[in-house]
Amino acid sequence: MPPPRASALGVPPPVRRAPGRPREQILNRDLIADAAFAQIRTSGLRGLTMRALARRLAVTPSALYNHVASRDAVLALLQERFAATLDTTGFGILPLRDALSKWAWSYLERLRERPELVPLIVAVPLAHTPYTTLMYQRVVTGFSAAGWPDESIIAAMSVLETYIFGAVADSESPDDVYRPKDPERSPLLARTTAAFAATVAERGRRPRDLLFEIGLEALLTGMHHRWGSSGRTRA
Amino acid sequence: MPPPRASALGVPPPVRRAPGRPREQILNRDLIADAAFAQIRTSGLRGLTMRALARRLAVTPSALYNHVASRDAVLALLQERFAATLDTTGFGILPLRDALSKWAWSYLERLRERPELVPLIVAVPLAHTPYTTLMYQRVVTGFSAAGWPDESIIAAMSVLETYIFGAVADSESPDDVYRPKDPERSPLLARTTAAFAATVAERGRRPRDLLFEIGLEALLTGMHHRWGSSGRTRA
DNA sequence: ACCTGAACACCGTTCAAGT
DNA sequence: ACCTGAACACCGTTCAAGT
Repeated sequence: MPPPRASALGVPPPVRRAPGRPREQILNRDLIADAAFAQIRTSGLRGLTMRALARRLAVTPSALYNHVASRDAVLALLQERFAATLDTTGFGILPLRDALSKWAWSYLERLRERPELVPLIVAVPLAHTPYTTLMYQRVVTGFSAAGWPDESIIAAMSVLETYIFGAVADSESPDDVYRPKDPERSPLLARTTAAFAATVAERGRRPRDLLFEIGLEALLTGMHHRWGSSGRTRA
Repeated sequence: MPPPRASALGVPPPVRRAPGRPREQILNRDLIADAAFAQIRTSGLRGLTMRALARRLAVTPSALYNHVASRDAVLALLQERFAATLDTTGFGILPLRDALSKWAWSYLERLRERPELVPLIVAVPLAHTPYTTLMYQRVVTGFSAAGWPDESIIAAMSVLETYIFGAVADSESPDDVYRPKDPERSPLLARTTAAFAATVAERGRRPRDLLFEIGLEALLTGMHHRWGSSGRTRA
């Protein structure tokens, strides 16, 4: 597959501009971040190239380097803005399990809107971005206030995050991946997929939402069982 | 970050060969697949370029196109070989929980070796590939023989798979993503990351392996709790 | 049929020149 | 200080030429 051709659709006509410092500044980090989100939305992480970003902003690629150090710095900028959209309002107010559920569902929903950010979130070291650190601090404080032992907390949070990443990956999957093409040759697979479909219909949920909930509750129950925290203590 | 420089380390010296059809055929799809696996192992998916692949095979890049249609076709070739490598030998022999653990660990390990296959595995309907249907049938039969109710089995298997996909995504993440850059400003985050690191050291495990085990056990415990299966019955 | 080598259209990043 | 434009070292893919 050849690389996608540059398309002028939706891109403003290139502004011919004389070299040298412009009278009014054209770029700033906010404009770059907005354009990067737009670019990643239409073309994916692979399509977020410095040249494409520059085209979208009607500047030359090298102009970007006056505001960001590298392409990786652009990715960090996006990650920072993503972390700020997660719902941590439950911690300190609701019981831990409810606060975690609120956080996890918002995390899933935000990532489902932008699944292309998963590789980004996973790849960029969070510790270097201030807002992201703050977000994790809130979650960890929630666990700690609910009485979970120190050595359990990072593991519990990390496992939840792992599960969320997997659920996002699954979001792009069709609903009936397991249904056999030939039911007669795989009767048990046919029967269990039908039974699950019946449960889904009965509850009136979207299959992947029901699955997410089942896994989330199983994880919280299982980890509570392991570490002996109540999971119902106020965070 | 500039792109990695081409390195001649481990690459055989280029064979000067006259143009035109060689007397003996040099390439075939098996050789290409083997070289692609080797390349991906040493340099990651990003490092699996057609040029690098060609260098490894001591041919020019364009020679590859006599045997594969595109770079994507190379990835599909790798995916074909994946399905047959998962360990389902525990089902019907070991207790369900052990059989599942064996399957899940092999799944994780195979995908960690080739994480670029995750999007393909998720997107491509499994029912169309012969090995994969057989593989899922074995897993489902294991649950059923252990007494799990029909409506629980697809959900349980799906949630496990979701968690595995997430764990694979995390495999590319650095180990210390949560450690704050400034411990004084995030004392609880500093304390809990240290406590987790201590647990890891004490058990002598790799951090992500310990995390995977914790989540896997939590999921199985939690789902067992929900559906009341023993999880210890022979599969 | 199956290889080489040149070519085309990309990519991230650097840097001198210009205002 | 902040832009342009040329340059460097990459990339996937195509295709005429050669045996």
